[in-house]
Amino acid sequence: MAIDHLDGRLLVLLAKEPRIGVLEMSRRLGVARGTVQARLDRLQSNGVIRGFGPQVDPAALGYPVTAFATLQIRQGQGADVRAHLTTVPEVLELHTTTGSGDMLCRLVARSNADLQRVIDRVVGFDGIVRASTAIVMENPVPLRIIPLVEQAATER
Amino acid sequence: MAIDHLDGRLLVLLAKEPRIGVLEMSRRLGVARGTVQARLDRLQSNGVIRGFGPQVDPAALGYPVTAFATLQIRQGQGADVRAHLTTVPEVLELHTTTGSGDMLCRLVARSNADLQRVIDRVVGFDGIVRASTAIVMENPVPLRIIPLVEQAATER
DNA sequence: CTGTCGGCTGGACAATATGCGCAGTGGCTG
DNA sequence: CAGCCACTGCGCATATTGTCCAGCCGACAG
Repeated sequence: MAIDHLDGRLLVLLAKEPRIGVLEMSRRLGVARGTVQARLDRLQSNGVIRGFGPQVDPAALGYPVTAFATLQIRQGQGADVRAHLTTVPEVLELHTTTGSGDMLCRLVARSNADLQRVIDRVVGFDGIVRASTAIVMENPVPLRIIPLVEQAATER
Repeated sequence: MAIDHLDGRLLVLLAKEPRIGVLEMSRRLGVARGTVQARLDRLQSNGVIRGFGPQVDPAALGYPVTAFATLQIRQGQGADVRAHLTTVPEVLELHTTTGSGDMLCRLVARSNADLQRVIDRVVGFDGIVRASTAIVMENPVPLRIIPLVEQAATER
């Protein structure tokens, strides 16, 4: 849970060149291989590093349209709505937020026209009272974590 | 850009057990190692696989609070706002969306109180007219891609 | 029908990385 | 001052990688 400077450098290095092995990392960071291995193990069991899954680009898969939908949920239907949305592959992410029964979800679609189909499928469920959708035009800051890691590593 | 069934299985396997090597994958998938290597190379140069960066959990880093902020931007100030938000480490993601000068950004903070500081820093910039923030309470569907990959692989 | 082509197989090779263990060192703490 | 912990530097057996190759097969154009 506590991240020191070496952990920070390790994470940044790992983010920039994910394919390099433990040995190469130890060389770059100027520490022993065992240290890097131990740090990595610790970061993973800490949960700081959740995994190394491939980052797949939905656009390259044929889903270039991204949108965010705010859903208003009927009281007490939360669990059902969750289960429903889980079954929709185009729902990439779902959050419940403050506010009266609100949820926020990230959607992708094959085209703007296809987005209509996705939205229909999403809101075609009893517990959802209302939905408002915002289509993403640009993504000036793609999901990133490095600046935060650097801040967390420096702040101690 | 076209994903066939083997690609799909490869991506799913890779997502589930990211640490396994090419050789092990070829064994699991029942194909030759060269095939797996070729497919992987293709997926990467296609851009379908963007990378293998570590998935870092902000909560484990000491930032357990997530929020989404909708920002209303003054006409023509978009570029400046983007540049401003890029400098804030707690801004993990930024999108421009349909609507008059709207942006949506994902924030993290050390606590609800700390969120106030982050928001102040975010909106403490000239081009931002108004901001409305929704704090995330639960995350029933964490960012996922596998269902979409499976659909893309099946659909052909 | 026939030739060409791309993708897959199964195998080989040297080079490299991994998992694992161990002794020694230095700093911190009770 | 002793104990503890993290780090170093080393070695070893094993596994994996990168990179070749020849051969097979199905798709496709002529």
